[in-house]
Amino acid sequence: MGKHESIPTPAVRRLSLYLRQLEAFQDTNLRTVSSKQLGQALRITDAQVRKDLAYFGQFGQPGIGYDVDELIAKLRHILGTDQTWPVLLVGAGNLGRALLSYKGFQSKGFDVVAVFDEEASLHGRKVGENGPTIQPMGKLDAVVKDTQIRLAILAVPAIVAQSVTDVMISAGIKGILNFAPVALQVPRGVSVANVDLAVHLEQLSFSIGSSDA
Amino acid sequence: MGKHESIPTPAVRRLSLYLRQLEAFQDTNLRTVSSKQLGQALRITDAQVRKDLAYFGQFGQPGIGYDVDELIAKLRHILGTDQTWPVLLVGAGNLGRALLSYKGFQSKGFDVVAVFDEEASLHGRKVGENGPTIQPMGKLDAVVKDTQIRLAILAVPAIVAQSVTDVMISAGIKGILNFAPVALQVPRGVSVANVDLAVHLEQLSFSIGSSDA
DNA sequence: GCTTGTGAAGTAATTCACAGCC
DNA sequence: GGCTGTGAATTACTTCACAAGC
Repeated sequence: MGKHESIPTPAVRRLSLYLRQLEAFQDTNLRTVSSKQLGQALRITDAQVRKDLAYFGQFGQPGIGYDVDELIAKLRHILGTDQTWPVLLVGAGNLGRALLSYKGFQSKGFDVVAVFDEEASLHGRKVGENGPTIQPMGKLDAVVKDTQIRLAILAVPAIVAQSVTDVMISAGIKGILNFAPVALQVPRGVSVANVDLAVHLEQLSFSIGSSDA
Repeated sequence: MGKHESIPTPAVRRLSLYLRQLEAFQDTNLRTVSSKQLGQALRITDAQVRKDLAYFGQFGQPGIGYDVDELIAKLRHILGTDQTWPVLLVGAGNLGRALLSYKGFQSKGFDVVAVFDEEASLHGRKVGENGPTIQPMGKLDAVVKDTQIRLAILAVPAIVAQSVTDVMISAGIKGILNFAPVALQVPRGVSVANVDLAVHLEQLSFSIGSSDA
């Protein structure tokens, strides 16, 4: 377990950004990239880029830079997205359905294979053209245990977020992408990533507000 | 301008979390809260809570703690959400429409008053029951200048994200909540908050992957 | 020439610990 | 007893600067 203890959390977050930018460079047929180029595109210093990558290995060549294809492969391996992760979605409301139709997941190594919702009228419906069928919450535990899904997207109202979380965790979920504006309480060994839209807007409001009247 | 120079960015982010948690405490009719209580709910040390709040003033009373209602009011004022911000939405695809129907914005001080999309077949349509009408991109500049909107939500495909951003900025937008997985290039004075769903899932994938095989 | 990888230096953020107040 | 606010200490992160390699 935990062989990444000494790696700064911000460095791991930037790894995803590097990967995203490298994929963009790849689309323009760039073969090789320097830490300076990568940094300029992302508004990060070149030293930062090199240090971040160096936490995970020696990927570059002095005088040349980094091979784009190779670095993409390495980063995907580090992040664990060189394989496809089956993902669970709980909550098939507006947000949940929008997330399902979001193309980005598939290409990045995530595949929503099961959808659950409390609302009985939705059960049995397919989401999208050949998407998964919406199932009742009661089935969640069995499905997770059967299929070994470890990642979940939580798109339910705040009031039920914690109780749904408890069910998911007892079923074996280890990582939760949480869209509910609540601080989920989870045991050690379970990771949560929060996406709170209001929080982001508040940050912008603060930034703008502090630059003038 | 900029009287917040010395305040750590992470502290401002946590301000939003404190506000969210305080609103939850308010719903349970709690009158007063200590830094310890607030911290435990959010998995933050009590010292951190006190230090963060102290950047902005002296809101607590020794021996008692913080008055919930009062602290909520103060935080809203600091974040600039004691008034309602008119917000622009560009991109009325699945994600854009889901965001529009998201109830959270309204109650947190944000009001989507205008929606733009490139797709001609959408123009003139209303989003939701009595939501705003989708307008062509060509109208964006005039609307922003007329209405003084300064916040925008960007929910368009990655390929057009930068060009739309340029248009918005020249119209006067100062803050962008960006859902496109690209690093937007913006001039000084414009703030960007990125919500990249794949990035968050990658972080979870990394966390899970590093805890065992 | 240009570039990486990295120890050393510097900066930023967090936690400690306690005086002062309720 | 409990609690805040804050300087001091600590830890974490970033940038510098340069030896070594292309």
